[in-house]
Amino acid sequence: MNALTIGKLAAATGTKVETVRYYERAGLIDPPARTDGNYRSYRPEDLERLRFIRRTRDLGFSLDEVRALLDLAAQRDRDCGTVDKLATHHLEEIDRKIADLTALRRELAGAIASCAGGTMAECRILEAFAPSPITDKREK
Amino acid sequence: MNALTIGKLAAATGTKVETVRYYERAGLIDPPARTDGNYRSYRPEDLERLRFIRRTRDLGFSLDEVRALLDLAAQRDRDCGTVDKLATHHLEEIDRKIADLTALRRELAGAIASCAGGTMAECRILEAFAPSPITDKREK
DNA sequence: TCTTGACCCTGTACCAACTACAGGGTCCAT
DNA sequence: ATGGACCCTGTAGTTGGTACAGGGTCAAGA
Repeated sequence: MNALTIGKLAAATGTKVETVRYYERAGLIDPPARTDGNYRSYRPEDLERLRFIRRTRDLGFSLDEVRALLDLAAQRDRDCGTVDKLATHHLEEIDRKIADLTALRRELAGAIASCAGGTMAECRILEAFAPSPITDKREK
Repeated sequence: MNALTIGKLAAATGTKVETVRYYERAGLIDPPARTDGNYRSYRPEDLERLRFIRRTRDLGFSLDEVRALLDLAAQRDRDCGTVDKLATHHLEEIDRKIADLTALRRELAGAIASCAGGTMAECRILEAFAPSPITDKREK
């Protein structure tokens, strides 16, 4: 009675319809019941599950990690240490990414700062990208 | 002569052989001359060009941007303002990525910090991932 | 009742930027 | 002459979706 079409489900979670079907194919959500006209028919629980998926995806977890998190969450009596471990590992990855980007930012900013205009031939930015001038593509 | 096989070229730039061939297909490097045995034969200039590609890729430029940079660098007499613009734009994107990751990091760290152990059923991390149906204002 | 338009269905192809084979051919040292 | 390291082409897989094409369904308005 409060069944949802795929369009409603998608809209309620800020997901595209194609993405919901993709998640079904990817095994993150179960194939739902169908109506007489072969439309997918979702229950409120499916909405919760999709919300969880979206949230964890937004936090940068991979689909594999989301799958693992969903599996873990289903085992209500087990210790939640595994979840903590997964989340902590992911946090470390984020930290690594931030560190990488920060280093890269510094390099690029340095190259840009060294540019004093002029022609390509004397461009400091290009120089920072290449130890010596780049060769043209070979002409036939 | 000082001609290079694809393997030497790849090794000299920290690239995989397949990636070099991919760059050729993608039009970043010209199809090189071939030996009698149909092996690709690279010149020192090709090494320079590949080095430039790797360096800019490492700095996070897309292949399209790298292509643009290479095209610009070839026009030695033109003003290098376009390069500056491209690089500055890329720097802004990096800043955006760092900001996004930092926000995300804070959220995730908060969720992890709230975990006090126990079972999945009472896991604060999972709770943080599953927003209640009532407070379902969607965040990005 | 008929029609229109919004929605839904499956299946396939496409994106970046590679990476990984499979099934061959070449080169060179022993 | 043989073995192993290298090279060749061509195709398919990766991640996380997105975009059609070519149809079917459904509810409302004329």
